[in-house]
Amino acid sequence: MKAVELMRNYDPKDFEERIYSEWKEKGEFSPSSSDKEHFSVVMPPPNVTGILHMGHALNNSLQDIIVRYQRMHGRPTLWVPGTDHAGIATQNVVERQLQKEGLRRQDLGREKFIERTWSVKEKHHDIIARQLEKMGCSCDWKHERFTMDEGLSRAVREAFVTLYERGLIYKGMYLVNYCPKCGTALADDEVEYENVPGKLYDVRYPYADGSGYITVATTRPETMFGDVAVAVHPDDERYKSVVGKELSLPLTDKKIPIITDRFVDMEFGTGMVKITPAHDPNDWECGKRHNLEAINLLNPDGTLNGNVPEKYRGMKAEEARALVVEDLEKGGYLVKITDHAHDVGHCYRCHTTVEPYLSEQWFVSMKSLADKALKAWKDGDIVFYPRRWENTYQHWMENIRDWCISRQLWWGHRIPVWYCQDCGKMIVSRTDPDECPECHSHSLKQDSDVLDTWFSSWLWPFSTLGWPDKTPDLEKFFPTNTLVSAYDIIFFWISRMIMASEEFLGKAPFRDIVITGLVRDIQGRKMSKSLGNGIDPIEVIDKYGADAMKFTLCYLAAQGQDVMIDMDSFRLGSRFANKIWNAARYLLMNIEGRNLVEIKREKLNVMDRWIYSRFNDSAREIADAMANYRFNESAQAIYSFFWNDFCDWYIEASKDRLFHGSDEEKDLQVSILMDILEKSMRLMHPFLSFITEEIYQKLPNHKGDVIASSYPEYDPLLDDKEAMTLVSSLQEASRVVRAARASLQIPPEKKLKVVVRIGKDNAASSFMNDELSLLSSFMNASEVIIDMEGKEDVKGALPASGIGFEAFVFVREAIDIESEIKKLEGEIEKNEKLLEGSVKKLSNEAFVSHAKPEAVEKEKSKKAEFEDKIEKAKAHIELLKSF
RNA sequence: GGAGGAUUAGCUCAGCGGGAGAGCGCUUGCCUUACAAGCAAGAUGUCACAAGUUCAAUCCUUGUAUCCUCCACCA
Repeated sequence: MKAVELMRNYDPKDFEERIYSEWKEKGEFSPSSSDKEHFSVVMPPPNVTGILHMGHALNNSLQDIIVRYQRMHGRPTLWVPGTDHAGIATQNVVERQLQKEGLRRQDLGREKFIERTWSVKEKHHDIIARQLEKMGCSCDWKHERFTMDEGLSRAVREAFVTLYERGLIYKGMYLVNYCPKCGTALADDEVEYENVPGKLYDVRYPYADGSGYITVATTRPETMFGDVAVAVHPDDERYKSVVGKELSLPLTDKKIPIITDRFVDMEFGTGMVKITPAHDPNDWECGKRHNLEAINLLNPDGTLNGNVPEKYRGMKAEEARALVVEDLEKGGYLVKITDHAHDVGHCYRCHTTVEPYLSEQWFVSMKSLADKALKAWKDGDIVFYPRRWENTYQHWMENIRDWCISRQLWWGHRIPVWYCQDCGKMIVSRTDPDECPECHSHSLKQDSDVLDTWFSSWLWPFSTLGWPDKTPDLEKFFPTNTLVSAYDIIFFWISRMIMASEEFLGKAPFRDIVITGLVRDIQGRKMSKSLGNGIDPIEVIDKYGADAMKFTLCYLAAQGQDVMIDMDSFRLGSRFANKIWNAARYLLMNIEGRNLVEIKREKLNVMDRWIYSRFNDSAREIADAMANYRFNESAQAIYSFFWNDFCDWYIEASKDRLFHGSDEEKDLQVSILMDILEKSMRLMHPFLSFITEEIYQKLPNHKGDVIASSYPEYDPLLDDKEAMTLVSSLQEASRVVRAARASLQIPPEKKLKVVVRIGKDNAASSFMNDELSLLSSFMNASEVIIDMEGKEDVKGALPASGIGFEAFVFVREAIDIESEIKKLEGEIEKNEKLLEGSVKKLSNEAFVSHAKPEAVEKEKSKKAEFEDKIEKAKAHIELLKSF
């Protein structure tokens, strides 16, 4: 064989891009036609708003590892990539763009606006796809989907209409969370609560008959125009007598009653609550119980409407509040203002304060869906990794609330509902109707709202495979096997996918749900755009390579723990990749003129058997870890096998036979090295995909591409306990001698005689006796004697003991003990004098109190240094005297 | 108010009933026929605190403390 030119240094830029396109061209990412059991994963679709962040990198790295691992097990494997249209988020991006041009979306009109959004989508999509490719994701691009694709849009309509037909979708006036900035309703879980300092205003409401007043507490005095009652707790003795009396609402001439309701907390404030059904969820519920009117005070843009006195109309809530408070004070109604921190809802997209807003919206009735999803979990159809997330899942499912799915946006799936302009008939249809079934009018108008983004994402595991059609893909790859996602979208997405799958296909969409941690910065903060603390995966790849990134993330991704990283963290993976590169380079350099021979078990020596056994062990560890999605354990197994066992011990041990053996021995040695290297590339490929492919291609014994090769399986026949024990004894002996040398700082060029006293009954004794030259090189010894009879003269040698043996290192040859001791004594003397001076200085009050603090500190550290040197020298002398 | 997580070496974190570990950093010595992005040796810890279970506890139970996350509520 000829040596392989791999002389250049490790630089992922030399091959990562090239290899990716080769894989892609060869169709390696498409499922094979093997008749083994299918394996499929759907990629959580990134939003087309932005570029991928570190969280995506983590997610997709883990998916890639799983997918490559399964593919190498011969299963027809499909990983479906795609993107999400991300309604609000994307619309916001485009609106911000327009804003810069001084335009509003209304200036463009719906059609033009959507056109423009599509082009933004295209642009971001291309960036995202490019990023996934750079990461090395082995997803099947032929199966790529977008949530607003034609096919997926059809799935959305099918889902909507089906649910409607099953009576699970309804429309009505409800109090919903409303973002005035985005101009749309939000689902409950799209609201983020934040504790903010605010004020609590105590306001007097006089009795209508002028017989005095009561006091209510409120954080939002400006909503008082929507008050329809004041409530007290029915058991509240203080107010029993006033229940039923009428109050006169300040600043208006409105009369409202005092009622009782159990939701009132007697302890809070005065125990009296004003009821404003249109602007508070509790009041809304209370209002329904008492049949009270809900008076909406807001326009869709968040300003006050015609239901408030004229002077406040058109004002924003905050402005109006200030003015109302002022007016209340003037009228003598304001009792006091106290500081009051409370949680205020904000839009999860634009962070504007969310208003409870009375409006007509579409809802999905969730109870029956949740029951099925809960049953799927109880039946064991889905399993969370780690298990603890099942509590969260269960809790959410058991406390499910109806899902507001309409959004007053333009970007998204139009609600498939039409209204006849002539007879008012509502038409819910899978296809666009062109005439009213009732009056045959052609004047139909589609509902102007779009659906919540998650209404398309919750269909993702099957809509991407062709549903509602019964496609071969759906047949083969549904249900999918594993879903990898972060915990922050368990409610938004994971739970709903399970509900949709159960509802529409009667099956869970996947069995294993792998919940990853969140990627945080080194201070533990969530990476975010606004903090500017994010790390761009592409920068990481440019600096360290995709392999380094994937391996590092995998190594750090312990069972759902958050991962804290900075740019430097990726050096871990980078150094490992470099190590692999150099090991391969070295081995390939030394195959010149050698032949690959058959590796017969009986020809293997103990070291060979050991490395095979260790390799086998690692394969088992990885299989165990992967079966439980313990990625960090797999990564560690690989790391320690390749670096610590293969490089540090086996390759080093092989040098003797490789450089000094017979031709036959050399051929065997090279063959074994190539065999282990080839197996290692396969073992490591899911975790370090590019470098293993690059090296694999250059191996004399490779077959095809490593991506399409088979994964090394654990083979109990290769287990070799004997070799493991023997080699660990040899390693132990080597370490003991190395440590002894190091403690005396004997330079490497001084080679010393070593006697290893080890009983005949110890199994390692004859093995070591057979491997004298190996031991010599590990111990850097001139001569190694294995003393089984205990007869060797070890006088004057430095003893170093290990488990089951003693080693004696003849250091006399390397050092002159007498003069060494003298030298050390001289050093002690010198340092003692220095120490004395130092101590004197430091005990001098004047010095300590007057000298610069730095000088005192410096003196103190000098003193410590002298003491340390003396101590060390003394110990050194003791050591020398001891032999 | 409910649920969950964290607390182990200077830093970031694995581990989890019988040996306290990794990477980085640090100290010392080495350019030893791949790798200084390396090799070899080394130091560093009442495994948060307290009680209990056990022959045995970093690991199990209970409680305490500190930090974090999620859910619900807050007039």
